[in-house]
Amino acid sequence: MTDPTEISPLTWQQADEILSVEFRQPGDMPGYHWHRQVEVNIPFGGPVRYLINDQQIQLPEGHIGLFWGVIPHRLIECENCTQMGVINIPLSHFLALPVDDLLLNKILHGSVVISTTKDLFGHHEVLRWHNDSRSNSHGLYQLMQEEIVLMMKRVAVSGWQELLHTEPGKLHSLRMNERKIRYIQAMLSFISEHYYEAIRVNDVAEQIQLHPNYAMNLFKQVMGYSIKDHITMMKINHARALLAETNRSILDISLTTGFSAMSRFYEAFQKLVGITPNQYRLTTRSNAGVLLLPIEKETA
DNA sequence: AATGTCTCTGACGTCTTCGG
DNA sequence: CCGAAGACGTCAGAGACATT
Repeated sequence: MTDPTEISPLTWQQADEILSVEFRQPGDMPGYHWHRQVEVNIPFGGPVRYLINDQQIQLPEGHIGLFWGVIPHRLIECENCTQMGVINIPLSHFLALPVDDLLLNKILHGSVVISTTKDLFGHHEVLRWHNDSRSNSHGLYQLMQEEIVLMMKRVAVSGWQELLHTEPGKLHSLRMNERKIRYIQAMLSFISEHYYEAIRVNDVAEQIQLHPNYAMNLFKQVMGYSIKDHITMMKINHARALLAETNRSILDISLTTGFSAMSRFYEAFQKLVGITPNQYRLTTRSNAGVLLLPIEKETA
């Protein structure tokens, strides 16, 4: 079997363009991982605690928590939590959600958001979605999709708050047609599959047959940062996962994640994370010693 | 003590990106 | 489309630590 640290964690997840609903037990939570969907979590029986963006986040029982999965995250504590609903929403679905731009922008800029109201959706509903997502019925799958959209609308309308605050930068209007959403999704997919190669903005634009200037503007308009910034962010996120989960040398990690020069890696890492790679490794290890529970690593 | 390895920084010329 | 700004690649080397 391929060592999961040898490849991008983004490739671990199959069919990640499909909206999926999982129902996990406390002992069945993956280690430090990341993916390109927006993750929605609902703990039942007790709160759960996460490390997201190197900060501890507690999601209270029955509340709906959501964040963009490209940020490395892991569950560190599952106090009395009997089960947790995990809904993975592909970015193309997420961008098309009929909710206010502020909520979408917060998620796209790395915030962790929770519903202020408890028990908006119960265990039985998540279980039904889980069963629907596994059935072969197109009709049931459609219904599940529509109900999850309604869930997101309810979160947006009934109230939400940020658990992990990030600088939102300029807020961008995300109201756009389906074709633009497909372009953004295609660019994100291409980048997530090739970020560790020497790809340029032109390659991304060429892949979806758009003029580079148009692709760059569209991306910035929607995401709020440039294509180049996103490529770098993907590399650094991969590096963070490898630094936290493996003992591979920093030189090795910098090359694996697509940096051609150590100096560039250190520069980008410090700019995005604020500390050096080794400091980051030591910090995550010291956190792990105090906080981390022995959780099985995701092998799928 | 000498040597090797790893981490990290800086200088400098070239290239790419992005805003106007 | 163009020019300025920023990012990049390459190279050199310092400092800490481990090994011989």
